[in-house]
Amino acid sequence: MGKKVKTRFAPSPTGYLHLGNARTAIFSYLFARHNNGGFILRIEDTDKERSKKEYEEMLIDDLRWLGLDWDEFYRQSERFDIYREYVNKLLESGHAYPCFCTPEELEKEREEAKKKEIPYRYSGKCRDLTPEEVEKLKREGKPFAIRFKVPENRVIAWKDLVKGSIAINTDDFGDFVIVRSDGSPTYNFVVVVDDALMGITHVIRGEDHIPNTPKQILIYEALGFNIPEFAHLPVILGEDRSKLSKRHGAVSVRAYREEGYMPEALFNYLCLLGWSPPEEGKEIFSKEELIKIFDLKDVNDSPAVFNKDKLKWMNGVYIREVLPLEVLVERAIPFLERAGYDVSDKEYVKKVLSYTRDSFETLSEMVERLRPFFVDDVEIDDEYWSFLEDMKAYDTLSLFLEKIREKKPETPEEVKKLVKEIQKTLKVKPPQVWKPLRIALTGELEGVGIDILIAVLPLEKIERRIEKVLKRLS
RNA sequence: GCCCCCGUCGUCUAGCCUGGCCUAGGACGCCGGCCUUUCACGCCGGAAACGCGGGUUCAAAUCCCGCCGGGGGUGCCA
Repeated sequence: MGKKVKTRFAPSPTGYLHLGNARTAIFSYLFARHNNGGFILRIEDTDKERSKKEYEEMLIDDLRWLGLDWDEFYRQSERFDIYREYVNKLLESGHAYPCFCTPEELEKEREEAKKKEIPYRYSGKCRDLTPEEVEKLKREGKPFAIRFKVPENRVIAWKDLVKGSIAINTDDFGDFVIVRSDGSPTYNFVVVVDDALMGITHVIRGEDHIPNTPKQILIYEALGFNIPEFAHLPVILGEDRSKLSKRHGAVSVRAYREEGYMPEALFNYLCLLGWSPPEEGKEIFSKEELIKIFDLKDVNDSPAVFNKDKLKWMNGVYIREVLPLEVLVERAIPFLERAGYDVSDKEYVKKVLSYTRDSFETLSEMVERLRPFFVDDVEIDDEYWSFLEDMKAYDTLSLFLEKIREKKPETPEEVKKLVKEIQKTLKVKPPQVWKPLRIALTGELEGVGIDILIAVLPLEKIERRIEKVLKRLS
C-alpha cells in the first residue's frame, strides 16, 4: 500500500476563522483520521502586511473549540531559510529568473491588455535577460522579484478527488512571482515546498484554489517532488448565491460560538454542507461517527448555500437531546452569568435545565427564556393588570399562596395536582388559574411551563412575586 | 473579455458512474391539525424540484450535443 495519509489545514491569520475555512479544516481532518493518517496545522503568514498574531491565536482557539486536534504545527514565517534554499535550486536549474519590472509597469501591461480585450499574461519581459544584464541591474540596486518560468502550451491535468478530471493550459497564465521584491516567498511557491517536505499526501482545500493548482504542479515537477492528490471542495454560498462573506451576516465560527451554538452542532452541520452520509436518513453524527464514515467520494461537487435556520434547528437537537445534561450546564453557566443571573447554585441550574432544555435552540435564547428562574423580581406590563382583574386573579392567587405554603410541591406533577385542587374549589377552568400565575411569576403571557417554574423556584421568590400582585389588586 | 467549475423541492441533499425499481426519497423552513396553562418541544398530515432545447434508446433526472443560468479565478493575497 501507499504511504500513510497526511493532510493539512493551512489558514492565513488575516481574520476570524470563516465558516468555509472551518469546513475545509473539518473535511481535511476527517479524511486524515478516517484513514488513520496525520493532520497538520500550518499558519500561512508569508504576507507580513496582513498577518496578525492575534488572529493566529483566535484561529487556533476556534479550531480547538470545534474539536479539532493536530499532530504537527508550523508557521511559514519561521521557514524562510528553507524556502530560500529551494528558490536557489529553481534559479540554478533555470526554472526561475529575476524580474525587475515595477508594479507600475505591470499595471500598465494589464491595462493595455484590458483595452485590447485580450487576456492578460505577464509579458515575460525579464525572462531573457542575459546574466550580464541581470548583474548590472542588481548592482544598480534595482529591486527584483523572482518569477517561475512557465512552459508554453502545455496542458496540466489532474484527477481531482472531488471534481474529477480538470485540465488547464499553461498558456492561460504567465510566468508568476514566487518571491516578492522584499524577499518574501509567495503562496504558490511555499505551499508546494511545505506540502512536499511535510509529506502531505492529500491537498484538500477550497475550489478557489483550482487555478493555482497547475502552477503548483509545475513547481512540484521542477523541484522533483512527488505530486500529491488534490481535492477541491465547492465553496459555501450566501442566500444570494454569491460566495459567503460578511455581507451575509455572521460568517465566523467565533460569532456562532458567542451566540450560544454548540461546537458539536456546528461541526455536524458544516459536514452536511457539501457532503452526505453513505446511509440515507440520518443527519446527527458525532465526530467519532463522522471519522468512521467520512469519505471524499461522498463530497458533492456543486456549491452549497449556508442555511442558518437548519444550523439553529440542529443546535436545538444537540441542546435538547444529544449533549449530556452536565455538559449543557457547564456551557450554560457563562451565558447566564454574563446576563447577570445568580448561578452560584449549580444544582439549581441543573434542575432548571433538566426541565427546560427542550425549549430553546441557542444559549442566547436560553438566557431570555429562563429569566424568570434567575432574576429576583419581574416587571409586569401595564396591559396585564386589567387582564388580571378580569380573571378574578385575586381569589386564585391568594388561594394558591395558601396551598403552596401548605404543600410545598417539588415537581411539576405536584404543582399540577395543586392547581387542579384550586380549579375544583373555585370551580374555574385551567387557564383561569394558570394565566394569572404566569403573569404574576413571569410578567409575560408566554414562556416555559409554569408548573416547572413553580416546582423549582425558591418559595420565597414565589411568595414575593404573588404578594406583590395581590397587594396591587386589593 | 479569457480560463475553470457547477446546475434535482425556497435551502441542504439521495438518486446520475452501472438508463427501467422515481407516480423522484429524506432533512430544514413553510402551511394545516393534534397535544396543551401560553410559546416552544413532540406527534400526524400537506404544498413544494429533475434550468431550457435537441438527440440516442422500447425506455432518460440518469448517456451525447447545444443553449441559458450561477459561481470561482484572472495579484509582488492566500
